[in-house]
Amino acid sequence: MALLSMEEICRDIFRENQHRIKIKKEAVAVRNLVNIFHTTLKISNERGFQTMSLRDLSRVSGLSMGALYSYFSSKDELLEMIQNQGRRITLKVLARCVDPGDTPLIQLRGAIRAHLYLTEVMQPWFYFSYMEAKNLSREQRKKAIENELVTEEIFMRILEEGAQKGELEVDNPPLTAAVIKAMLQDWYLKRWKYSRREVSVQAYADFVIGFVESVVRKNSSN
Amino acid sequence: MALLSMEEICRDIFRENQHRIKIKKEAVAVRNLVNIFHTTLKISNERGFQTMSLRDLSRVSGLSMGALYSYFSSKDELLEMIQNQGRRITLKVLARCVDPGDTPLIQLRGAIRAHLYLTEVMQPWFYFSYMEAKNLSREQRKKAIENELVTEEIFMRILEEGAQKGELEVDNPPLTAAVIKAMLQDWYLKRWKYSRREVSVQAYADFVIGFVESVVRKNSSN
DNA sequence: GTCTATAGTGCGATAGAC
DNA sequence: GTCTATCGCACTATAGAC
Repeated sequence: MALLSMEEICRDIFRENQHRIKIKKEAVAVRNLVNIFHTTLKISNERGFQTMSLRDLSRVSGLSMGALYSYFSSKDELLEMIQNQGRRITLKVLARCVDPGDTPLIQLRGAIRAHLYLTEVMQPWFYFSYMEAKNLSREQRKKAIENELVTEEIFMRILEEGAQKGELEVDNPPLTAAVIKAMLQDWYLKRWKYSRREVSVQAYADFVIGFVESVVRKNSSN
Repeated sequence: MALLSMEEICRDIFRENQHRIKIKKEAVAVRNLVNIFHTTLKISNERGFQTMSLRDLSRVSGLSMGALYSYFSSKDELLEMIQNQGRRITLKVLARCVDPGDTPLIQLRGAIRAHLYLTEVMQPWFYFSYMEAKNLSREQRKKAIENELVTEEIFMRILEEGAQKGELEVDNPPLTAAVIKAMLQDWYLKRWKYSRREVSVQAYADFVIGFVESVVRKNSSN
């Protein structure tokens, strides 16, 4: 999880976008990118990306308009950079956390926990990606939709494998995967609700796992 | 469900907002309100409410800027009118569809179906309310949050009553209600996904009911 | 590499003719 | 009741000083 610090992510973003970022010193660029993304997520998640003017971003981040424009060439490009990075991290982390050698039940638990912990650590990023998806270009929006479906397929494949092996009882893997995804997304979309009720990510993970398992498990043994 | 036609809703809106709507002839006002709300939901659900300019709304609806401003006094007021109405309808329909005389299991099924059918018929409205909530004023946003919680409480009370009567087995009513709500919201938030997969609202309702019941029912009898 | 100043655009909102 | 014309403003984006 240390992998997921804002700074490491911003270093990735810097290296992948070096061609369009005017600043050449990595240390400077990364420091400012951390600031820019952090501030953008903060303002946008309160009032929306479109509502946030670059003057707002400039004022809150302490960077001038001119400085901001050395990191992106338009407000839309800033949106794209954030979205791209969020997508990549999801797929990378989720794929890594599912071990095909494990039993389907263990894989299912691992995937649920990985999804929740990832979105817990990166909550502002995921909330932003979800809420601002419709502001993307057609091409970018297509990628966002694909991403949603790929994540869901990870769950669907685990369920199907479990059903084939006779270890799980799933009568509708696609819909089961869909509602699991819905429960997982609720964690980062309604954070205010869960933190108000003092539900920890561990408690939520345990609950969702228990809930799902009482549907898909054939018996009560471990 | 015929109650929920766009026209009837707009007539309600007209009557409730007669003090601020300049147009006095009901027939004219209702016709234009239907147009305005329909067009606003259409554009906003594709590109966001902030992104939609009133010039866009004017062009697509065929009404001039001047005409639009006889129905609301600011863009924010338009947003509020839509949100208010969506909220009221939810509470009205949901409260009406739960009969306290029924057994908890029947109430649970009824509430799930009512929620899904309501959001099916009014999908653009619900999607809009969800996605644009953060553009609201502090006071309006508070109402939106309350609404979310009230809907959830309807489910929580059914579950608690079921547990008390020994008819259902629910070890965590608040979290169970929360994930039920998450599954129900997925239906209107990810419509594109379900319609692409040709899942009907009946099929989804049956699935969610089956899913939830296999967690909360004590045995397999009806 | 960062700043200030400003060009140019498109917005929300309104006044007044019809 | 609806329109066109227009005001004033805030925005994105850039040019050029430092």
